[in-house]
Amino acid sequence: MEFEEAKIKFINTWGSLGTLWGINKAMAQIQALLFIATKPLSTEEIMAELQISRGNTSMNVRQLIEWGIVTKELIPGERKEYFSTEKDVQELARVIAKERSRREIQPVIKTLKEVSSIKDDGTQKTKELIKQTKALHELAETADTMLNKLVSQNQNWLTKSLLKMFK
Amino acid sequence: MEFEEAKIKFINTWGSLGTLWGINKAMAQIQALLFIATKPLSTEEIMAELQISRGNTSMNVRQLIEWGIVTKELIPGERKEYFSTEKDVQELARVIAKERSRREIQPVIKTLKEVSSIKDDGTQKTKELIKQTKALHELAETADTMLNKLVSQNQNWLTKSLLKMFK
DNA sequence: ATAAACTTTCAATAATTACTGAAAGTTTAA
DNA sequence: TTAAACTTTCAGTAATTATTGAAAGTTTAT
Repeated sequence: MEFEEAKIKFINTWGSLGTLWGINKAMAQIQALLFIATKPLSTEEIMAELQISRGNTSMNVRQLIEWGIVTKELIPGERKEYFSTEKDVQELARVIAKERSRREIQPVIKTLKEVSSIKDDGTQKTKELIKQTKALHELAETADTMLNKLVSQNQNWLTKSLLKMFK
Repeated sequence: MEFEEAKIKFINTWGSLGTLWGINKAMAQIQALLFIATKPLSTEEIMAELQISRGNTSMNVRQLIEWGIVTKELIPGERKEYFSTEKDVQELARVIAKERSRREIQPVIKTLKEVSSIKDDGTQKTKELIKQTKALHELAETADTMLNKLVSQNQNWLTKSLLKMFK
């Protein structure tokens, strides 16, 4: 496998992975493209590389900027906007984990809390609903907290010592 | 909020959460329904509660069984099949994490490994591709290993002591 | 002020994914 | 062995989600 094939494979894999954690293919592919680019890319370049329309490119780049993983780069003397992505994987993981927690996990936790707090009317079915949603609520909170703490701790020693702990 | 409203809210929230981790709404809703049920449910009961067709119910229940989180319950004297889900959240989390790793994370890790192993032809762009995919590969492997180890350790003390550690 | 260079928006359309329902298949009881 | 009770399959259709492309909007240079 040489460069072009590897590049395409990487962009496609990353793209389809995107779909299953709730961001769309184009968005994930743009991020992948920028991630392996050696310099910031313009809208034109992104369009050409990924064979997607101007509108699609514009909307998805904007979303990536909202997520905080892509930034506009203003090149002196150039009219066009150029874009680049966070290149450090640890930082990337941190930002993604935080965004996903905020957008998806927190709302679910909120609902679980509400549902598990309904008045116990003494019936079997109400007891079960409360018990099970309470358990899920606790699990979700624990998982979310751990995920965030883990990725926040950028230090390599931590990851390594934890891994060792679990082996 | 009383029982019916809470129940509907829980099922819907769980259902829409499903979509964004790669299983469809009906599948997630069936699991949610079984999760708070006080007894195993038949296909008829699931259809009625969720207002979905027989075909849809059949296919999604089968998928849940494949995932290993729903089991057929044969009730003596009954012709119908009844279904119930894993009720322990820790065990549920363990099974889901394992399945997701197997279905989604492992294939990505494999691709990242392949891509990061291409021959270095000395060009800038090849060097960048190798460097970045290598970094992602390491991150993905670490994350996957940790996730699995974490959820495998069912013991509560571990979760608690880890949480304490990070606070 | 104008126009060229560029970006954003959004209605229309395409692509994907989920769902239905009826027919085919299977199991069980008599 | 038959038929009732039940489950599965899958072609057709519906619902959802992503993408296009052209018009509208914005910025900059002169």
